[in-house]
Amino acid sequence: MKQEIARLGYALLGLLHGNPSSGYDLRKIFALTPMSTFSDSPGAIYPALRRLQRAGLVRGQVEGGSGSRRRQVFQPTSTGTAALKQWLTLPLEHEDVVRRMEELSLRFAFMDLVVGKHGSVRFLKSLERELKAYVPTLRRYLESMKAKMPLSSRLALENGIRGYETHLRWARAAVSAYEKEV
Amino acid sequence: MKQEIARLGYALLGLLHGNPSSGYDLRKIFALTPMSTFSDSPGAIYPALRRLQRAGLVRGQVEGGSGSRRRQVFQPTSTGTAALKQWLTLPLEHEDVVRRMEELSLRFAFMDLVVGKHGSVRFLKSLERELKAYVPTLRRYLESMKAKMPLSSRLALENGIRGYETHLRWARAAVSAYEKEV
DNA sequence: GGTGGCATGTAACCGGTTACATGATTAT
DNA sequence: ATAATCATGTAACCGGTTACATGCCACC
Repeated sequence: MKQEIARLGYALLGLLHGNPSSGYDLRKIFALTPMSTFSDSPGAIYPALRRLQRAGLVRGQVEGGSGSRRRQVFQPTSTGTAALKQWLTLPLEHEDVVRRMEELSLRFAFMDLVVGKHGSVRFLKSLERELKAYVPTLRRYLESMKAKMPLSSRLALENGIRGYETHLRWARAAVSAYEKEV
Repeated sequence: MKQEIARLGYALLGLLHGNPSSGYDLRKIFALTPMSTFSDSPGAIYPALRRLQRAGLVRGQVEGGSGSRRRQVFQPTSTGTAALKQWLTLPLEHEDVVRRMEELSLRFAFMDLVVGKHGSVRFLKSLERELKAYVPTLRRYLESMKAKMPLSSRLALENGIRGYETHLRWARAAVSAYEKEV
Protein backbone atom coordinates (compact mmCIF):
# COMPACT_ATOMS: atom_id res chain seq x y z
CA MET A 1 0.00 0.00 0.00
CA LYS A 2 2.71 2.46 0.97
CA GLN A 3 4.24 2.37 -2.56
CA GLU A 4 6.80 5.03 -3.35
CA ILE A 5 5.70 7.84 -5.62
CA ALA A 6 7.88 8.66 -8.60
CA ARG A 7 8.80 12.17 -9.61
CA LEU A 8 6.20 12.29 -12.31
CA GLY A 9 3.61 11.25 -9.73
CA TYR A 10 4.44 14.24 -7.58
CA ALA A 11 4.43 16.52 -10.60
CA LEU A 12 0.92 15.33 -11.39
CA LEU A 13 -0.25 15.69 -7.80
CA GLY A 14 1.15 19.20 -7.72
CA LEU A 15 -0.51 20.20 -10.98
CA LEU A 16 -3.82 18.68 -9.95
CA HIS A 17 -3.79 20.46 -6.62
CA GLY A 18 -6.42 23.16 -6.97
CA ASN A 19 -6.56 22.45 -10.70
CA PRO A 20 -8.51 19.32 -11.54
CA SER A 21 -7.42 18.17 -14.98
CA SER A 22 -7.65 15.32 -17.41
CA GLY A 23 -4.71 13.32 -18.61
CA TYR A 24 -4.94 15.22 -21.83
CA ASP A 25 -4.82 18.58 -20.05
CA LEU A 26 -1.71 17.44 -18.22
CA ARG A 27 -0.13 16.30 -21.44
CA LYS A 28 -0.70 19.72 -22.92
CA ILE A 29 0.96 21.34 -19.92
CA PHE A 30 4.02 19.18 -20.45
CA ALA A 31 3.96 19.82 -24.17
CA LEU A 32 3.40 23.57 -24.20
CA THR A 33 4.83 25.13 -21.06
CA PRO A 34 8.31 25.20 -19.48
CA MET A 35 7.24 22.07 -17.60
CA SER A 36 8.44 20.36 -20.77
CA THR A 37 11.27 18.73 -18.89
CA PHE A 38 8.63 16.06 -18.41
CA SER A 39 7.51 13.89 -21.26
CA ASP A 40 4.04 14.48 -22.60
CA SER A 41 3.81 10.91 -23.82
CA PRO A 42 0.55 9.11 -23.04
CA GLY A 43 2.59 6.04 -22.16
CA ALA A 44 4.00 7.96 -19.22
CA ILE A 45 1.03 9.99 -18.04
CA TYR A 46 -1.93 7.65 -18.16
CA PRO A 47 -0.22 4.81 -16.31
CA ALA A 48 1.03 7.31 -13.73
CA LEU A 49 -2.50 8.59 -13.17
CA ARG A 50 -3.75 5.02 -12.79
CA ARG A 51 -1.08 4.30 -10.21
CA LEU A 52 -2.03 7.38 -8.23
CA GLN A 53 -5.66 6.38 -8.47
CA ARG A 54 -5.02 2.81 -7.32
CA ALA A 55 -3.00 4.17 -4.40
CA GLY A 56 -5.97 6.35 -3.48
CA LEU A 57 -4.08 9.57 -4.07
CA VAL A 58 -6.27 10.96 -6.81
CA ARG A 59 -9.91 10.57 -7.66
CA GLY A 60 -11.17 10.68 -11.21
CA GLN A 61 -14.58 11.43 -12.55
CA VAL A 62 -15.75 10.92 -16.08
CA GLU A 63 -17.27 13.98 -17.68
CA GLY A 64 -20.25 13.97 -20.00
CA GLY A 65 -22.06 10.81 -20.95
CA SER A 66 -21.56 8.26 -23.66
CA GLY A 67 -18.53 6.73 -25.31
CA SER A 68 -15.81 4.48 -24.02
CA ARG A 69 -13.07 7.08 -24.20
CA ARG A 70 -14.63 9.99 -22.44
CA ARG A 71 -12.66 12.77 -20.82
CA GLN A 72 -11.86 12.03 -17.19
CA VAL A 73 -10.92 14.74 -14.74
CA PHE A 74 -8.67 13.98 -11.77
CA GLN A 75 -8.13 15.70 -8.49
CA PRO A 76 -6.08 14.78 -5.43
CA THR A 77 -7.82 13.09 -2.55
CA SER A 78 -7.02 14.20 0.97
CA THR A 79 -4.40 11.43 1.21
CA GLY A 80 -3.03 12.66 -2.09
CA THR A 81 -2.70 16.18 -0.79
CA ALA A 82 -1.12 14.82 2.38
CA ALA A 83 1.44 12.86 0.35
CA LEU A 84 2.21 15.96 -1.67
CA LYS A 85 2.63 18.04 1.45
CA GLN A 86 4.88 15.41 2.98
CA TRP A 87 7.09 15.45 -0.11
CA LEU A 88 7.24 19.24 -0.16
CA THR A 89 8.32 19.40 3.47
CA LEU A 90 10.92 16.66 3.29
CA PRO A 91 14.11 17.96 4.90
CA LEU A 92 16.52 19.14 2.25
CA GLU A 93 19.66 17.04 2.18
CA HIS A 94 23.07 17.36 0.61
CA GLU A 95 22.29 14.59 -1.87
CA ASP A 96 19.25 16.53 -3.09
CA VAL A 97 21.50 19.39 -4.12
CA VAL A 98 24.12 17.16 -5.70
CA ARG A 99 21.88 14.82 -7.64
CA ARG A 100 18.33 16.11 -7.60
CA MET A 101 18.44 19.86 -8.11
CA GLU A 102 15.67 19.71 -10.69
CA GLU A 103 13.42 17.91 -8.30
CA LEU A 104 14.02 20.67 -5.75
CA SER A 105 12.93 23.24 -8.31
CA LEU A 106 9.79 21.26 -8.96
CA ARG A 107 9.05 21.01 -5.26
CA PHE A 108 9.50 24.71 -4.81
CA ALA A 109 7.14 25.54 -7.65
CA PHE A 110 4.28 23.93 -5.72
CA MET A 111 5.15 25.23 -2.27
CA ASP A 112 3.11 28.38 -1.97
CA LEU A 113 -0.20 26.73 -2.68
CA VAL A 114 0.37 23.73 -0.48
CA VAL A 115 2.58 24.69 2.44
CA GLY A 116 2.37 28.47 2.27
CA LYS A 117 4.88 31.26 2.50
CA HIS A 118 6.47 29.94 5.69
CA GLY A 119 7.20 26.59 4.12
CA SER A 120 8.63 28.26 1.03
CA VAL A 121 10.97 30.47 3.01
CA ARG A 122 12.11 27.59 5.20
CA PHE A 123 12.90 25.64 2.06
CA LEU A 124 14.84 28.52 0.52
CA LYS A 125 16.90 29.01 3.64
CA SER A 126 17.95 25.39 3.82
CA LEU A 127 18.73 25.43 0.12
CA GLU A 128 20.86 28.50 0.69
CA ARG A 129 22.67 26.74 3.52
CA GLU A 130 23.42 23.64 1.45
CA LEU A 131 24.62 25.63 -1.55
CA LYS A 132 26.78 27.88 0.58
CA ALA A 133 28.57 24.79 1.78
CA TYR A 134 28.66 22.94 -1.52
CA VAL A 135 29.95 25.60 -3.91
CA PRO A 136 33.31 26.06 -2.14
CA THR A 137 33.98 22.32 -2.15
CA LEU A 138 33.41 22.31 -5.90
CA ARG A 139 35.67 25.34 -6.33
CA ARG A 140 38.37 23.63 -4.28
CA TYR A 141 38.07 20.49 -6.35
CA LEU A 142 38.43 22.49 -9.55
CA GLU A 143 41.46 24.36 -8.22
CA SER A 144 43.23 21.20 -7.16
CA MET A 145 42.49 19.32 -10.36
CA LYS A 146 42.49 21.86 -13.13
CA ALA A 147 46.16 21.37 -13.97
CA LYS A 148 45.42 17.79 -14.96
CA MET A 149 42.14 18.38 -16.74
CA PRO A 150 41.63 19.07 -20.43
CA LEU A 151 40.18 22.48 -21.11
CA SER A 152 36.70 21.25 -21.97
CA SER A 153 36.43 19.22 -18.76
CA ARG A 154 37.58 22.20 -16.75
CA LEU A 155 35.05 24.41 -18.48
CA ALA A 156 32.28 21.85 -18.03
CA LEU A 157 32.94 21.80 -14.31
CA GLU A 158 33.10 25.58 -14.26
CA ASN A 159 29.69 25.56 -15.92
CA GLY A 160 28.31 23.29 -13.23
CA ILE A 161 29.71 25.46 -10.47
CA ARG A 162 28.31 28.62 -12.01
CA GLY A 163 24.97 26.88 -12.12
CA TYR A 164 25.09 26.28 -8.39
CA GLU A 165 26.26 29.84 -7.77
CA THR A 166 23.30 31.06 -9.76
CA HIS A 167 20.97 28.92 -7.68
CA LEU A 168 22.50 30.41 -4.54
CA ARG A 169 22.06 33.99 -5.67
CA TRP A 170 18.54 33.15 -6.74
CA ALA A 171 17.68 31.61 -3.38
CA ARG A 172 18.79 34.78 -1.62
CA ALA A 173 16.82 36.97 -4.00
CA ALA A 174 13.80 34.74 -3.52
CA VAL A 175 13.94 35.12 0.25
CA SER A 176 13.94 38.89 -0.22
CA ALA A 177 11.00 38.59 -2.56
CA TYR A 178 9.04 36.87 0.21
CA GLU A 179 10.11 39.41 2.78
CA LYS A 180 9.06 42.27 0.58
CA GLU A 181 5.72 40.63 -0.12
CA VAL A 182 2.86 41.59 2.27
CA MET B 1 23.72 -5.27 -32.85
CA LYS B 2 23.14 -1.55 -33.30
CA GLN B 3 21.67 -1.25 -29.76
CA GLU B 4 21.25 2.25 -28.39
CA ILE B 5 23.74 3.37 -25.76
CA ALA B 6 22.37 4.87 -22.56
CA ARG B 7 23.75 7.98 -20.96
CA LEU B 8 25.72 6.00 -18.43
CA GLY B 9 27.25 4.03 -21.28
CA TYR B 10 28.58 7.20 -22.86
CA ALA B 11 29.83 8.44 -19.52
CA LEU B 12 31.80 5.23 -19.14
CA LEU B 13 33.13 5.37 -22.68
CA GLY B 14 34.22 8.95 -22.09
CA LEU B 15 35.94 8.15 -18.84
CA LEU B 16 37.66 5.10 -20.29
CA HIS B 17 38.91 7.04 -23.28
CA GLY B 18 42.62 7.41 -22.65
CA ASN B 19 42.09 6.19 -19.11
CA PRO B 20 41.65 2.43 -18.89
CA SER B 21 39.89 1.67 -15.63
CA SER B 22 38.18 -1.06 -13.72
CA GLY B 23 34.55 -0.98 -12.67
CA TYR B 24 35.73 -0.18 -9.21
CA ASP B 25 37.83 2.75 -10.42
CA LEU B 26 34.79 4.11 -12.21
CA ARG B 27 32.65 3.67 -9.13
CA LYS B 28 35.16 5.71 -7.16
CA ILE B 29 35.02 8.47 -9.75
CA PHE B 30 31.25 8.64 -9.40
CA ALA B 31 31.49 8.46 -5.63
CA LEU B 32 34.25 10.98 -5.02
CA THR B 33 34.25 13.60 -7.78
CA PRO B 34 31.67 16.05 -9.12
CA MET B 35 30.66 13.28 -11.53
CA SER B 36 28.49 12.20 -8.63
CA THR B 37 25.36 13.03 -10.57
CA PHE B 38 25.80 9.41 -11.65
CA SER B 39 25.18 6.60 -9.26
CA ASP B 40 28.19 4.68 -8.05
CA SER B 41 26.10 1.59 -7.44
CA PRO B 42 27.58 -1.68 -8.70
CA GLY B 43 24.12 -2.62 -9.94
CA ALA B 44 24.38 0.21 -12.44
CA ILE B 45 28.03 0.12 -13.45
CA TYR B 46 28.89 -3.55 -13.89
CA PRO B 47 25.89 -4.36 -16.07
CA ALA B 48 26.60 -1.24 -18.12
CA LEU B 49 30.19 -2.35 -18.69
CA ARG B 50 28.99 -5.80 -19.71
CA ARG B 51 26.60 -4.28 -22.20
CA LEU B 52 29.36 -2.19 -23.72
CA GLN B 53 31.56 -5.23 -23.86
CA ARG B 54 28.92 -7.39 -25.52
CA ALA B 55 28.36 -4.64 -28.07
CA GLY B 56 32.09 -4.66 -28.78
CA LEU B 57 32.56 -1.08 -27.58
CA VAL B 58 34.99 -1.81 -24.77
CA ARG B 59 37.55 -4.51 -24.23
CA GLY B 60 38.39 -5.79 -20.74
CA GLN B 61 41.48 -7.55 -19.54
CA VAL B 62 41.87 -9.25 -16.21
CA GLU B 63 44.86 -8.08 -14.23
CA GLY B 64 47.08 -10.27 -12.07
CA GLY B 65 46.56 -13.97 -11.73
CA SER B 66 44.44 -16.13 -9.51
CA GLY B 67 41.07 -15.67 -7.86
CA SER B 68 37.60 -15.53 -9.30
CA ARG B 69 37.02 -11.88 -8.62
CA ARG B 70 40.12 -10.28 -10.01
CA ARG B 71 40.36 -6.68 -11.08
CA GLN B 72 39.46 -6.16 -14.71
CA VAL B 73 40.54 -3.10 -16.64
CA PHE B 74 38.45 -1.81 -19.54
CA GLN B 75 39.27 0.40 -22.47
CA PRO B 76 37.29 1.45 -25.50
CA THR B 77 37.77 -0.46 -28.73
CA SER B 78 38.02 1.46 -31.96
CA THR B 79 34.27 0.98 -32.51
CA GLY B 80 33.76 2.26 -28.96
CA THR B 81 35.75 5.37 -29.67
CA ALA B 82 33.85 5.82 -32.91
CA ALA B 83 30.53 5.57 -31.09
CA LEU B 84 31.72 8.11 -28.54
CA LYS B 85 32.85 10.47 -31.24
CA GLN B 86 29.57 10.09 -33.05
CA TRP B 87 27.67 11.00 -29.88
CA LEU B 88 29.90 13.98 -29.21
CA THR B 89 29.38 15.37 -32.69
CA LEU B 90 25.62 14.86 -32.81
CA PRO B 91 24.02 18.09 -33.99
CA LEU B 92 22.70 20.05 -31.05
CA GLU B 93 18.94 20.37 -31.12
CA HIS B 94 16.39 22.47 -29.33
CA GLU B 95 15.15 19.44 -27.39
CA ASP B 96 18.65 18.86 -26.03
CA VAL B 97 18.61 22.28 -24.44
CA VAL B 98 15.09 21.93 -23.09
CA ARG B 99 15.30 18.43 -21.70
CA ARG B 100 18.87 17.23 -21.72
CA MET B 101 21.08 20.09 -20.61
CA GLU B 102 23.00 17.84 -18.24
CA GLU B 103 23.78 15.46 -21.04
CA LEU B 104 25.16 18.36 -23.05
CA SER B 105 27.45 19.24 -20.18
CA LEU B 106 28.67 15.67 -20.04
CA ARG B 107 29.29 15.64 -23.76
CA PHE B 108 31.27 18.83 -23.61
CA ALA B 109 33.45 17.53 -20.80
CA PHE B 110 34.81 14.84 -23.12
CA MET B 111 35.12 16.94 -26.26
CA ASP B 112 38.70 18.15 -26.17
CA LEU B 113 40.20 14.71 -25.94
CA VAL B 114 38.02 13.12 -28.56
CA VAL B 115 37.08 15.71 -31.14
CA GLY B 116 39.57 18.46 -30.36
CA LYS B 117 39.35 22.19 -29.99
CA HIS B 118 37.48 22.67 -33.24
CA GLY B 119 34.72 20.31 -32.21
CA SER B 120 34.47 21.97 -28.82
CA VAL B 121 34.13 25.44 -30.26
CA ARG B 122 31.58 24.31 -32.82
CA PHE B 123 29.56 22.77 -30.01
CA LEU B 124 29.75 25.93 -27.91
CA LYS B 125 28.61 28.10 -30.79
CA SER B 126 25.56 25.99 -31.50
CA LEU B 127 24.77 25.90 -27.80
CA GLU B 128 25.02 29.67 -27.75
CA ARG B 129 22.69 29.91 -30.71
CA GLU B 130 20.07 27.65 -29.13
CA LEU B 131 20.18 29.43 -25.79
CA LYS B 132 20.02 32.85 -27.40
CA ALA B 133 16.75 31.79 -28.97
CA TYR B 134 15.36 29.89 -26.02
CA VAL B 135 15.86 32.33 -23.16
CA PRO B 136 13.62 35.04 -24.64
CA THR B 137 10.78 32.59 -25.20
CA LEU B 138 11.00 31.61 -21.55
CA ARG B 139 11.08 35.27 -20.50
CA ARG B 140 8.04 35.97 -22.64
CA TYR B 141 6.20 33.03 -21.13
CA LEU B 142 6.97 34.26 -17.63
CA GLU B 143 5.84 37.79 -18.47
CA SER B 144 2.57 36.63 -19.93
CA MET B 145 1.80 34.21 -17.12
CA LYS B 146 3.20 35.71 -13.98
CA ALA B 147 -0.01 37.46 -13.03
CA LYS B 148 -1.73 34.10 -12.68
CA MET B 149 1.11 32.24 -11.01
CA PRO B 150 1.72 31.85 -7.31
CA LEU B 151 4.95 33.47 -6.15
CA SER B 152 6.83 30.23 -5.70
CA SER B 153 5.97 29.01 -9.20
CA ARG B 154 7.04 32.34 -10.62
CA LEU B 155 10.29 32.19 -8.72
CA ALA B 156 10.90 28.58 -9.73
CA LEU B 157 10.57 29.55 -13.37
CA GLU B 158 12.78 32.57 -12.79
CA ASN B 159 15.34 30.17 -11.36
CA GLY B 160 15.18 28.00 -14.44
CA ILE B 161 15.58 30.99 -16.73
CA ARG B 162 18.56 32.29 -14.77
CA GLY B 163 20.08 28.86 -15.14
CA TYR B 164 19.83 29.10 -18.91
CA GLU B 165 21.15 32.65 -18.87
CA THR B 166 24.12 31.44 -16.88
CA HIS B 167 24.73 28.69 -19.42
CA LEU B 168 24.63 31.28 -22.18
CA ARG B 169 27.13 33.59 -20.49
CA TRP B 170 29.32 30.60 -19.79
CA ALA B 171 29.22 29.42 -23.39
CA ARG B 172 30.41 32.84 -24.55
CA ALA B 173 33.18 32.89 -21.97
CA ALA B 174 34.17 29.39 -22.97
CA VAL B 175 34.53 30.38 -26.61
CA SER B 176 36.84 33.21 -25.53
CA ALA B 177 38.82 30.75 -23.46
CA TYR B 178 39.43 28.69 -26.57
CA GLU B 179 40.32 31.72 -28.64
CA LYS B 180 42.80 32.92 -26.05
CA GLU B 181 44.37 29.46 -25.87
CA VAL B 182 47.24 28.99 -28.36
C1' DG C 1 41.16 -13.59 13.76
C1' DG C 2 38.59 -9.70 12.69
C1' DT C 3 37.84 -5.29 10.41
C1' DG C 4 37.86 -2.69 6.43
C1' DG C 5 38.87 -1.76 1.75
C1' DC C 6 39.31 -3.78 -2.93
C1' DA C 7 36.61 -5.90 -6.47
C1' DT C 8 32.76 -7.96 -8.88
C1' DG C 9 28.51 -9.73 -9.45
C1' DT C 10 23.09 -10.94 -9.57
C1' DA C 11 17.98 -10.51 -9.27
C1' DA C 12 13.51 -8.36 -8.31
C1' DC C 13 11.21 -4.45 -9.17
C1' DC C 14 9.66 -0.38 -11.33
C1' DG C 15 8.85 3.48 -14.29
C1' DG C 16 9.79 5.84 -18.62
C1' DT C 17 10.28 5.33 -23.80
C1' DT C 18 8.53 4.00 -28.01
C1' DA C 19 5.22 2.51 -30.90
C1' DC C 20 0.89 1.12 -31.82
C1' DA C 21 -4.13 1.39 -31.42
C1' DT C 22 -8.97 3.07 -30.78
C1' DG C 23 -12.82 6.12 -31.06
C1' DA C 24 -15.32 10.56 -30.56
C1' DT C 25 -15.97 15.29 -32.01
C1' DT C 26 -15.05 19.47 -34.72
C1' DA C 27 -13.70 22.02 -38.72
C1' DT C 28 -13.07 22.44 -43.80
C1' DA D 1 -16.10 12.94 -46.41
C1' DT D 2 -11.92 13.57 -44.42
C1' DA D 3 -8.50 15.63 -41.84
C1' DA D 4 -7.30 17.37 -37.47
C1' DT D 5 -7.81 17.46 -32.73
C1' DC D 6 -9.58 15.64 -28.48
C1' DA D 7 -8.98 11.79 -25.49
C1' DT D 8 -7.41 7.47 -23.62
C1' DG D 9 -5.24 3.36 -23.57
C1' DT D 10 -1.76 -0.95 -23.96
C1' DA D 11 2.55 -3.72 -24.45
C1' DA D 12 7.44 -4.69 -25.30
C1' DC D 13 11.60 -3.23 -23.98
C1' DC D 14 15.22 -1.40 -21.31
C1' DG D 15 18.05 0.57 -17.79
C1' DG D 16 18.50 2.29 -13.08
C1' DT D 17 17.52 1.37 -8.04
C1' DT D 18 17.87 -1.43 -4.21
C1' DA D 19 19.38 -5.09 -1.79
C1' DC D 20 21.88 -8.98 -1.34
C1' DA D 21 26.04 -11.82 -1.99
C1' DT D 22 30.85 -13.48 -2.73
C1' DG D 23 35.77 -13.56 -2.10
C1' DC D 24 40.51 -11.71 -1.87
C1' DC D 25 44.03 -9.22 0.63
C1' DA D 26 46.28 -6.03 4.00
C1' DC D 27 46.84 -4.59 8.45
C1' DC D 28 46.75 -4.63 13.38
